[in-house]
Amino acid sequence: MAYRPRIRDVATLAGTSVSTVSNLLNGRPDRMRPETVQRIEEAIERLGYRPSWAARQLKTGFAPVIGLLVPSVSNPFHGAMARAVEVAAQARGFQVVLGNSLRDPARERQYAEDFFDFGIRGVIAGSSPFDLGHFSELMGRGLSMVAFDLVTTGEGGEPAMDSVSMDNRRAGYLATRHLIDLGHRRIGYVSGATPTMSRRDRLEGYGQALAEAGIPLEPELIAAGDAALGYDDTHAAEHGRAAAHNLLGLAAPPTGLIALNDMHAVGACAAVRDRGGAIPEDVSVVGIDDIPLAGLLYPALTTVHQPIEKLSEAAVDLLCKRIGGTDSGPVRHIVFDPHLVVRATTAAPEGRGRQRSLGRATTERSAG
Amino acid sequence: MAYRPRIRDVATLAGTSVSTVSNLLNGRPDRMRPETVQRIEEAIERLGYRPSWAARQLKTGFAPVIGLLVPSVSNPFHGAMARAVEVAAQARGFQVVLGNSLRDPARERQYAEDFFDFGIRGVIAGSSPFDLGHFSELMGRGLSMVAFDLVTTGEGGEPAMDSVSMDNRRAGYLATRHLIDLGHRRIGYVSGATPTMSRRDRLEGYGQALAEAGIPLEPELIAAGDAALGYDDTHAAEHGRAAAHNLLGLAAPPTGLIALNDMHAVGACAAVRDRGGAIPEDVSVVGIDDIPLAGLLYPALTTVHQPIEKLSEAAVDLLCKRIGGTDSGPVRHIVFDPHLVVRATTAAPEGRGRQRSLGRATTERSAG
DNA sequence: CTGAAAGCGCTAACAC
DNA sequence: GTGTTAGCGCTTTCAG
Repeated sequence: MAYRPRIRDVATLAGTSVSTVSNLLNGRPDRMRPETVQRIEEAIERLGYRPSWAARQLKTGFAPVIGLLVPSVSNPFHGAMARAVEVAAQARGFQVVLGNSLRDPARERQYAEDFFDFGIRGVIAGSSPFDLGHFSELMGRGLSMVAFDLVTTGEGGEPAMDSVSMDNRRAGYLATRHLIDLGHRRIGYVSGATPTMSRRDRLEGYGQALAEAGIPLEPELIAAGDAALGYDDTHAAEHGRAAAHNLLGLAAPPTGLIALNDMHAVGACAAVRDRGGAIPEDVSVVGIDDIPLAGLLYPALTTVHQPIEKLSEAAVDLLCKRIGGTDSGPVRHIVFDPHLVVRATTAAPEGRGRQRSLGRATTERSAG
Repeated sequence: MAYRPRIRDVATLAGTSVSTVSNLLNGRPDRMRPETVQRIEEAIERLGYRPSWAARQLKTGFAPVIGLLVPSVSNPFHGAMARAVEVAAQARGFQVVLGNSLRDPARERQYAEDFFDFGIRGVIAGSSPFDLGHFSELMGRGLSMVAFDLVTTGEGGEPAMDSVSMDNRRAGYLATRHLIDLGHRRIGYVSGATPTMSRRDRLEGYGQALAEAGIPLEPELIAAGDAALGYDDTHAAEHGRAAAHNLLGLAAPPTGLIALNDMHAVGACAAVRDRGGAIPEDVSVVGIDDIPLAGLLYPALTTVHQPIEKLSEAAVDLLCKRIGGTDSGPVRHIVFDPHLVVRATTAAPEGRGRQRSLGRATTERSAG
């Protein structure tokens, strides 16, 4: 039982040789008579023959597969990304295999190596930590990579890597600007603890919008999550919740919150409610990413849209060209424009009195 | 460039033969002198040698990889499941490769075949459509499978397959019972259009709870989503929203809604709000699954907890034993018990007057 | 147009 | 203890 027909069986049944079958399999039907093609196809059909990927790969040294590294598919944003990458890859005849890096460089490297051993020659690194040095060796050995959400500087031994990202600085700017336009002056930044470049850039955009409006940047309004939760994105919302609590517990709490991403925003909203506040009446919240769920939440989340399908498509396209050798030019950085999607979590701030009551509630709680 | 050292290079550098290196690689260091081990390890280290997976696989016919088929990782529940399966698999030395089936039997089959060609001998089919006949052939060829969320009957040519699932009937029962205990009498069922067994079972549990309470089952209170949206789970929440709208638009709308799963519940909640209703004041909603997000939503979702880590662990365990030949016994069906998690989307129903106003709003809208 | 044959890198007998 | 060797299933020159 469990007998797999091999190419030889097909050849025998079709009354021809292995190489002829192989030629047909590899898109060279012109090298044989139509009737031979016919016979071979029948034999394949009858036997239910399927070529062994391993054998083919061993021979050609190539697997039509790309690897995708994300922090964790359990984060809806990366789930959506994984799906988008799959669509783009399959359109080009590639499969995708996925690894959850948990933002751990050691895990990322391990995955990349496993992928490489598997015959995979291209991987997309999604939301990696800042430094990409752990990929240098593999890239030197012929692995093509494109970074998602991270523009490499090529400094300090870091490999220069193609990249595809949204303009994160602008995303942070748009989110913050929206709140400023609404009349907010005390705007908190709910940041994860993740050491990623997109985080830094989004934060910069926040700073820029503030500066433009003449609002001084107050470090106490920028809150990281609890590093003890880890950076693995399984707890993105928890991070957001913890960070928002820090902000909301301030003597002079912010009236508006920018979250590093939508999952953090979900957590931030939870924090506001933990303290008995209402959104957007007491506190406005804006996310970044526009995950599929954003519009279904209550209140529907105002956020900055990241064009995930376009980004994925571009990343896969770039990678396939590198793998195929079609593109051996200099490092490319593709940047997409984000846009704001106003929904229901933002509104003009209320009077200070209302705000203070929120801050007080906290005090009472910790005193009780 | 891009030169990969092979086992022969290691042997040469270590001044030994390939087979000795291979023996070490395959956990047989006892067959050689300690100093030989030492030299080989140094050589491997110096060369940065890593064995080719393809070659090994070709030789042994086996890949330490399991395949996982889910409708779509962009659904948070399946994202969480994918991660849980990965954890369980890696603990046993297996990698996992993932396929988004979109609940399409043709895609499922295609993936399973690709996996098989890849040397994968075990796959977990998550939330597959009802009939598993499309896997029969592959199973006949030696592919081990375990179904997640589906208990095979083995009838009508369907392959008898191991399975791991939550007691879905009980889940539906618990959800419904909760609403009944709260005083609800008109309870709608927000069902997807997905032709899965878990859907059928959950619905049965709903019917059972109703029957027990002496509440007649009214078919008009069971709403499927819009089949045009497809069953691919990318739109689970949209399905829920559409189905809930149908229910809420009834002349005598339900006061409580059971949703097929949490994503449907999210959509159902959105539908209630679309109509100006409040949760749980106007309508109570209970989900099933308890996705990580459930507790973070507003209001926090009352739902039935599905022990996803335990289920994944059990599925992987079963599969690995089958692959390893450790277990060749009869088909096994492992069933876990669900439990209700009461959060904030459920409450006692209000008077009929309040209810009717919701129904009326609809009428006004369609008239306007 | 078709076939024979040489490996791809590795494992596991089986000899020494 | 260690080395030799025959393939795993396929692709691809290179002869016929």
